Amino acid sequence: MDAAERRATVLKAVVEEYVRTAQPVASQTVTRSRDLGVSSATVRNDMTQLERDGFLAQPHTSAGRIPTDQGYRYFVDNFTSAKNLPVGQRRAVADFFATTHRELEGLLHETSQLLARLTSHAAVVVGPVADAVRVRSAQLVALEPGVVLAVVVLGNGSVEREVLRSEVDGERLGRASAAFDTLLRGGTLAPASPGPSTGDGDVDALVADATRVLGVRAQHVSDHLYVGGASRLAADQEAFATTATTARLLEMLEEQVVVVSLVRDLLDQGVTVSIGSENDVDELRDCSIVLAPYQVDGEPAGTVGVLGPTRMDYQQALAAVAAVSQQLGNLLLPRT
Amino acid sequence: MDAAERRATVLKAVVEEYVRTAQPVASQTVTRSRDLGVSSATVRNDMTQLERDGFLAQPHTSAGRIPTDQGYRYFVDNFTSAKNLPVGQRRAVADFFATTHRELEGLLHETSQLLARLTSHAAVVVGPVADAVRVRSAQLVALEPGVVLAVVVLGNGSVEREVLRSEVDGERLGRASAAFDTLLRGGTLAPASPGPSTGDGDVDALVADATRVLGVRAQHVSDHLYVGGASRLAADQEAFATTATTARLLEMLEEQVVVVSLVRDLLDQGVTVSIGSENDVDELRDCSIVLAPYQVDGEPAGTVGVLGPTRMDYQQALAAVAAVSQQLGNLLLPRT
DNA sequence: GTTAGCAGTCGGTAGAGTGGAGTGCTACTT
DNA sequence: AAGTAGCACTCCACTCTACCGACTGCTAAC
Repeated sequence: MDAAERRATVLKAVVEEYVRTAQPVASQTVTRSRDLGVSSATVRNDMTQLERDGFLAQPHTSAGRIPTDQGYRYFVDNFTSAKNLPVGQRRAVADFFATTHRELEGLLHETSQLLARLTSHAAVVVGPVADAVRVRSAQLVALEPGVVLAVVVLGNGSVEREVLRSEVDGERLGRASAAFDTLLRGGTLAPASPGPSTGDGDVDALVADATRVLGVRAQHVSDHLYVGGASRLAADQEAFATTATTARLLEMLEEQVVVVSLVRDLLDQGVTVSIGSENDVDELRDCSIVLAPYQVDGEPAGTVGVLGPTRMDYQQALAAVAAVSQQLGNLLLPRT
Repeated sequence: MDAAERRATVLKAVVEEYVRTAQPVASQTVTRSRDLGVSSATVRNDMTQLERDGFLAQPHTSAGRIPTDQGYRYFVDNFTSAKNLPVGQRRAVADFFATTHRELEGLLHETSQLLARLTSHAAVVVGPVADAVRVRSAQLVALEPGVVLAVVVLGNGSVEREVLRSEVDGERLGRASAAFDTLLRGGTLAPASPGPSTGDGDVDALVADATRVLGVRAQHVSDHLYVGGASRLAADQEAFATTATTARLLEMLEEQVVVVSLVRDLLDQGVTVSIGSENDVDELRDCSIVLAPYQVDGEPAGTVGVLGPTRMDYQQALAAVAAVSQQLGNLLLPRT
């Protein structure tokens, strides 16, 4: 083992040890727990070098070292493999997806909680992009006089519906329903052009109304953020500077919009780890995010992720999001 | 003003002052801020009496007084009137309900956030009891071959729907739909008895299937807890002993079941204030809850509430939940 | 019943002292 | 040149002490 290689091993040891104990890691701690075949003095020399290179930092002169964000980055890039989850957890994931029978919203919510349980951190799930999902069927149904229900079934099995008012009924409603179906089927919820006129003003108005309302709704649903295990943020709090930090994080999760757009940006990048200051968002300066998109029908549809302190077990988080995203994608496959 | 009356005034002053400053209240503070016409020594005497009676407590010998739970109770029972919100907030509430156009789930969620903003505490909203709401229309609609959508419109305007598999279609589906409608219309989502046989096994099976699935779903939706402003719990944290307390609270809110059943129990009691140790739930020992049920069609349907530290502005919280619950009830009125 | 005055209590803070963990450097070894 | 032993040095964390100030509780006077 040459010097550079050993330094990398020391870095690895420091990260692992610090993640485990949350204490600055001393040179002796490394020599005791790992068998490097060198003395603590040598490790100290390596550490000063690693500090010069920006991978480690010292809280104060006479303390051990803790990893910098850059140190975590090196660790994640070089020492985390796509290992599997421990069997116990793998079983838990499989069981969850085998037994759950909720509608889409409920499923996503529970998935976020599953991920939070697995990792002991907060977890987020972003719903499938509804307007990128094919419309499989669109109908207008009379519920009672003057009230019409617009129903759209999407490729991922979810159903969007909206109640409308219209005096159109009977045979004319049938024609409206057909026009509505023609307009949307096979496309997205937000068609580019209005449908051709049917020659019946009321019918055209109804179809336009239904399309408009559902187009708006589509965004609401797909942009929804499901947060599981938010309480873990409070538990992780020791890692954060103040309680105000925790509060701001919770607030941001509740706001949804910041996180959703952040997660969306990384949708097509595969499994992503964003560490501390790598995050553009200020609130996330002390956090790391591990994201994995899930695919429906071969297309990236949404994302699952873990949000925790930078001092996080990345190996385990990566394995968990990978497993969950894959199974979630499978479950959302268009039911044929 | 006789002695007893003055003691009550002192208690009132201590509560108000402590709510404002979060500091133990000294006898001098009371004489300075209120015009009682007596000296601080007299107030001190009153305070020792109030302490003997269990309304006040001393963190330590040479500190001011803070209210006990019993002190808050007396305050709430005797000094909070059903005052209105300040105009600014009243406008905010009115605006919110005038402009919001979300589906039921979204509305309830945003309502919880509104209430959190108004009070600066965490807020909860429990959805209307779906199975106590009349079914206004029930249908089975063919979406495509082999796939049937069961749709139920409820009195509060919300729509429950579920996708089912069935090979029944065409004219037979029409009969199934009629039977389904007959079974549910005017009643609840969970009918006591199965419908009469139509003489067609497949049709009967489909109707039974739809009824069963929607009956289950009804509970899910209605028992859902919408939490707004959970981040305020972290901000309120100074009031709580440890960060672990905050974590446990957040966890409980996420669990939902505890809070929902707790809130359900108080559904028909009108506006309720539950203070600290009055709560049976251990996690809520340091919290107070202010709840107001909202009525749909004259019937109590669900509840809105505020969850904060016992050191809370009860007057303001009461006004806020009252205003929000009333407006929410109005908005959920069956649309005719 | 109320008040002024005063002694007494206790939390919070600042400063000094100490132990110990851990580093950085230097001189030595291989 | 790379590694190691040894040691001086640094700095945190903890404890102890002293002291100030806020507030009460009591007593005696009104």
